[in-house]
Amino acid sequence: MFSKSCEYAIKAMIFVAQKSKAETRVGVKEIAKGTDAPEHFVAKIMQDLSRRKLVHSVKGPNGGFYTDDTDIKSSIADIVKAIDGDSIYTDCVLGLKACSEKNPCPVHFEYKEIKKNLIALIEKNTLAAFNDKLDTGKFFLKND
Amino acid sequence: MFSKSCEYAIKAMIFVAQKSKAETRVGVKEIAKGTDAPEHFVAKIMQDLSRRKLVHSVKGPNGGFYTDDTDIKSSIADIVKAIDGDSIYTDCVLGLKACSEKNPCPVHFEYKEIKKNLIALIEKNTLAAFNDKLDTGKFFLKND
DNA sequence: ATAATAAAAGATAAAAAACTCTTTTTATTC
DNA sequence: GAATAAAAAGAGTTTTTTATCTTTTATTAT
Repeated sequence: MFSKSCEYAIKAMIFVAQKSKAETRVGVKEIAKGTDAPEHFVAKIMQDLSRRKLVHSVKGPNGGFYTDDTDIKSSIADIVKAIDGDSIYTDCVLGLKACSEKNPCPVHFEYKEIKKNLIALIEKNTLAAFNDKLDTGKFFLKND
Repeated sequence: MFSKSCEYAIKAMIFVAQKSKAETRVGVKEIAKGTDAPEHFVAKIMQDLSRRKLVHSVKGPNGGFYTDDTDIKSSIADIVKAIDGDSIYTDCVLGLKACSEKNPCPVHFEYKEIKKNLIALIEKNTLAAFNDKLDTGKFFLKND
């Protein structure tokens, strides 16, 4: 579904958003630990997300990543688009470049419905929404 | 969604099933052309599908691949499982190994519904079903 | 039998994705 | 303003996926 980088990105963003409620900045090391992801790899991904303005960062002592009020309005879809591009929106399940309404692959119309739901799911789930959700303590970001 | 190999496999199987209606055997070269896929790579994949008994093959002159009455009963799901394994059934969207009903990731329950539809889609679509569908001439397997 | 044909198998190569390590830059705090 | 901390940047490395090429084996037709 998503690339590994994208999975890490989503988890990292949720994690940072969660921590940012307390006005704290989160370092790469903490993000990596909190989301069970390889540290240096996550660092790269955070750089990317930062460059694309999905998250804020400050260097130096007490520095780290944080989300502001605008940042937490971004959805999983925004993160996915930033990391994996919009292939989830555009690509045919069978990988056919020419697949379209007029030139459909055999599963085109049936997959269309599923895709619609999938897109709805990633678009409606914002980081802000997750903050509320995670506060219940009923959801997890770690592997164990 | 699916690996490239799996996409090629699905297209190839549909293609072969289609040709097999006329009792003809299809060579790798023809499959590759008919599905816009790299010849030698498709050859490997067909070997795999053949070893896993999803398709029949005969060597030598007039040889090639074909599907019998049992073969065309297999669904996309069977092909996917043969090539990509059952990760589509088991994996968490965020890649969390421990994600489950009791230990859900933040999107677990919402994704569950989509996954259900996705699985239904690939399980109900058998090669036989595609044969009928493709006969209408309204669906395509090529890139152009 | 022999030649021809086509899949099976094996080995290699190229490209992409995932991951790691090192150096540089920037900000902070003392 | 020196020391320190942490992200940014750059340069690898490893692994996996995708793809190609060559040789072998099995089958058919002549």
